[in-house]
Amino acid sequence: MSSAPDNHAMNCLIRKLESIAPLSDRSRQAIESLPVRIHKLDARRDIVRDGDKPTHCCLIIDGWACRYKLLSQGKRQILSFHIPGDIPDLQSLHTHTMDHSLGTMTEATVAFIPHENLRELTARHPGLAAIFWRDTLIDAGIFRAWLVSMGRRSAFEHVAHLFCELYLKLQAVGLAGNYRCPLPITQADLADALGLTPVHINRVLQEMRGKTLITLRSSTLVIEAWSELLRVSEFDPTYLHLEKRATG
Amino acid sequence: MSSAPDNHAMNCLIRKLESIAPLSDRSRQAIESLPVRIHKLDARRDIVRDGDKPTHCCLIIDGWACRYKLLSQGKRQILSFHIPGDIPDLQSLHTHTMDHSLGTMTEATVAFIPHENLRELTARHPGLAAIFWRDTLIDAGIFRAWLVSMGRRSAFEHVAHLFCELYLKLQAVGLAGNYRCPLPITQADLADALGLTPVHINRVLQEMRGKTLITLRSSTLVIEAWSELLRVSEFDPTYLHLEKRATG
DNA sequence: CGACACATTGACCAGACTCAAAGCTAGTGG
DNA sequence: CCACTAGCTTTGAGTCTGGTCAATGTGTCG
Repeated sequence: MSSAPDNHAMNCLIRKLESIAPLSDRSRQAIESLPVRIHKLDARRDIVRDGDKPTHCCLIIDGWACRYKLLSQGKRQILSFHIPGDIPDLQSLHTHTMDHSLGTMTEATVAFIPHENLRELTARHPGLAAIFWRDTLIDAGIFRAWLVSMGRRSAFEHVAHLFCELYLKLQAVGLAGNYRCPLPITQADLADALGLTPVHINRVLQEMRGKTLITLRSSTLVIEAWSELLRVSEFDPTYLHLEKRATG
Repeated sequence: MSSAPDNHAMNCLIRKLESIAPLSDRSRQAIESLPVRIHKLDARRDIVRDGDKPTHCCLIIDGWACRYKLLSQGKRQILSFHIPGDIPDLQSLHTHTMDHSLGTMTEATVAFIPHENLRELTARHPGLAAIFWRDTLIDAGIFRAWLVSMGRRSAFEHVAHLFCELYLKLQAVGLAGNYRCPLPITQADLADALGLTPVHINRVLQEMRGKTLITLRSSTLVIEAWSELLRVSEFDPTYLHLEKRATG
């Protein structure tokens, strides 16, 4: 826990924002001067809970997080995955009660930024406000893409689509390349994200391996046939609205 | 088609915005002075298409619209339903390419508002900018709720959850009450929204009628057992972030 | 070496899909 | 005012994708 301004934390955010929009020097400086409180968290810990009324937003600096919702009978739906640079609860700035939870998937370092400072930042820098708004809009676009996968794609296509998305999002912030990216989550997590069971995920993964589409071992995903993966999942990267398109 | 300022159009928007946030007189006046071009559209017409780069936003004044995405093999996923007061493509203000289509479900009256005027409005009125941002955030919350339903609810529960949501959204803008609301869509539309087939939707609806949960005839939904409907779908209205909670 | 979490397998089951055929019902035109 | 139509709803029978339950492998870490 620290309260000194932290360059790494804000560089992380700046890199992410630059992946979705150009950033002026003035905006960059304004971000760098945001006060943050850095926390290190274990894997599988809640950051904010369903029903909370948070007073800070949470910037992921290292590790993975996810939004999720719990239902009766222990059912869990993961709503999104988050990687360094993301602010997964940015929406709490304008919707005061959390309608889902946010938790870590791995050990993670997160920075808490008070709402008041973000409000002041967006008031003083309308350009930044627009970029943050844009970020939440892209988020919404990802939810829509997940809806399409859930509703109208087979389990196989759905998994393929998710892998394309994760690879591109990681690549956009410099955390993946060469068709190789970290995937530090269990098959049960994958199942909860895709609305399937762990058993079925396991079978789909084996089918993907059998077709030499991917390799997945020790939390690393290697995409062996990128264009085939795009094709089977009908993947179109438009919805990620990335600034630098390096879609392979 | 007209270009005179239209009171009904903007009252519609004002009522919607008031359903999610308090509105100052100054904001109200600013909205009333937005220029609009009113169009009347037939049912099942596209308003904006996947891939378009729109220069206007579209305010629904009368009738229903939906966002949807088409896949190969004629598969369609409906992503959201929109009712009078909604601006379903507000996101186009900050993401320039449409990643899905927007079309009417019924005959509809829509107002087109140029992006430039909306940009100017949000620049001059940060309070309104915040409300529009909030609106898109609530939209995202609805996508998340749909994800939960798709991933972890049975067809029966999913239908029940959607009916609760639609009823409350309509009620919030004065278009429903007394457990009765318009539902001017076919079972095939419902199927495309819920990721099911029309045949299965039909069977689920019959089961709901059998349990006296609902009546659905001539495009009118009557909820016969509100609390039971809430219970079976584990419905929690928090995610709608409505200003006046009249959740029965 | 044990323990624990995670991955894999097999056998069986069920919710939702497919295909195809009838029924309705609200408009339309004669 | 009735017959016709087109689009929607309903029904039945058979299928299949993905679920369930339970056991067995396979790391990895202390």
